[in-house]
Amino acid sequence: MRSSRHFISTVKEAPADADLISHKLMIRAGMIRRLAAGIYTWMPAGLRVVRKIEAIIRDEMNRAGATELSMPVVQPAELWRESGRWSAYGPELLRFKDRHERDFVIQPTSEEVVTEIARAELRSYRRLPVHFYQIQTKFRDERRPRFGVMRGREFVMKDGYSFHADYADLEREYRNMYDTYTRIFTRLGLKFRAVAADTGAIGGTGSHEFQVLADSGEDAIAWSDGSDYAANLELAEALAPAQSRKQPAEQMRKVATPGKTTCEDVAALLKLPLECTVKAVAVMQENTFNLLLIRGDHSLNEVKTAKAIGAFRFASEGEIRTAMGCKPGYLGPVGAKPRVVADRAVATMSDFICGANEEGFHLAGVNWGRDLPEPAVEADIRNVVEGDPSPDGKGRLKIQRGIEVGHIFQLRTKYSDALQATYLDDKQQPRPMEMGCYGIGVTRIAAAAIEQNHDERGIVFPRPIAPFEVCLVPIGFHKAAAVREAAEKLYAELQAAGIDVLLEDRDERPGVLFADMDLLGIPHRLVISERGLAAGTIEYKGRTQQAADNVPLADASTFLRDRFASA
RNA sequence: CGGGGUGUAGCGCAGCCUGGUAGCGCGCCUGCUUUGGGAGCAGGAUGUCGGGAGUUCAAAUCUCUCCACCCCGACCA
Repeated sequence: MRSSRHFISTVKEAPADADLISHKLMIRAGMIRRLAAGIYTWMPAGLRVVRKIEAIIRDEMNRAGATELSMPVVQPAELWRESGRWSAYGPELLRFKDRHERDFVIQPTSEEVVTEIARAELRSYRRLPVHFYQIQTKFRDERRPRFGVMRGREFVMKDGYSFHADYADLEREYRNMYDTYTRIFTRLGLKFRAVAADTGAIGGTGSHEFQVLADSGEDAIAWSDGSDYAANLELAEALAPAQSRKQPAEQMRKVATPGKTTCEDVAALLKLPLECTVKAVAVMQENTFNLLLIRGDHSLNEVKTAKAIGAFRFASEGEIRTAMGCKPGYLGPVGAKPRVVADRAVATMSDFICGANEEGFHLAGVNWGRDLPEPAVEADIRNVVEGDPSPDGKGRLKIQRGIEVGHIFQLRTKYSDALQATYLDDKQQPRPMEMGCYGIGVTRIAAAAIEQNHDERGIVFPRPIAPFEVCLVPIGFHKAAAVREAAEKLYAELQAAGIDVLLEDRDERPGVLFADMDLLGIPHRLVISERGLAAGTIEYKGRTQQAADNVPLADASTFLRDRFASA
């Protein structure tokens, strides 16, 4: 490709509304253009990246035995009513009517359609297993789209769905996909981690997420330094403290804490460690008020809490006043009428500090069993913190941020039951198909790769997904015939060698060309100049290298091949 | 959905408080010079000031209203 024909459209200044580095760089590099909230055009440079990601995914999916098809973006509502998702999905599902007033949706995923195909096509156990996948546009009407294509409303996803005669075969395919995803993300050149995940709204049992590691990631993942345990923070279990509760050493006393509504403030005022304080979180279940107790230095894990006590929401200030007779900031379990749910860590505390249910006062030296009844419920409802013991008993937990780019689920028979997708077994008995589903956020990967790989000059793409593998930059292409001829010759040679090369033939100053190539993240650069030609050499520089190396002109393509092997 | 904010040239912004008919930087066009890390000089083009209504002799500026977008939170994956 020649840059003069490729429509390079870089800009120096990033739009003010982009606050994620990948979003800024994608706009500056001219990869994407925003059309509406969460909706982007993929410009030529960006589309090349997306296509390369798709090609790797497609190659590995085919190798793994999956087969590609393409299902409609627009889907009739009947199927969604049949599966129950028409009412279950909520406003994130984009719905509309056609000219006949019939309801349709834009697919956010395609379980319904693929299951409809399966129930029609897969009548016999002899045809199982089957794994269909597609790489295609999805739409989810996010309440708050942000971070460019990282969390856009329209995006491209690879979604695969497998159908099996029994659970053992689903488990086999699930492991197959775990390994396939590991190969895909490795080939994409990304640093990632597979973690156990919550199954969320899609349902099902087993589930793993593939997280690209980046400090700006929206997810937190916990992993053990002493085993292969890794889980989304939402799921990671906090073990009960090893030591049992100590004997009370203090008498309960009321202390004045005017204006101190947070555990941090109270601990600072009393000059005591934050770990001695207990915070009370007020939540409602239907119309029942609950008081959740978390140690002052811990934070509430909403997913684990919902699993422990059922669905809940945070109480309003009015509800808190009605139930506790006190404003938030001074709540505590002593003398409280509502149900008290204590985190495991809180249940083993003694001589702790909590709110006095009276504005401006806290209680210190509080002890279970003496000053208040034992908690009604004791459960794991906090987020793990770094240094907690690993739930598998081996090692301690570390916490890292990640960007979810892949997710695999065992759906079991959730959709095959709802849509009556059955097959006949060898005894002619109808049985529901076991299903798995497997997603990869294609467009999100482009952003995640940038989030993980960039520097002050721009993007640093891994070679497998860079818009071009190499750029060939002639100095004086439009002035010096010798440079032009040598550049054209080398360009043809590299193309013939199957190398994805961009010839920088724009009539711009060298500084502009270098800056654009760096911004676009092209990993390898060759420079042809009159002074090099005189010595029979060209310059090579890797994107992250500081200085260039001289290479004999004749060896250019073999030299590049060697470099490719390592990057 | 709750709270906060922004909308002025392709992009980034000033002007608004205190009303007087629109400006800066980047980019773009022309010419000359320059040519190994986003060039210099000179000249030039580009605006429904988000839409509508109102107040006023006069509105980018004040008022009302609608729209779009952004940030924080909640929600969701």
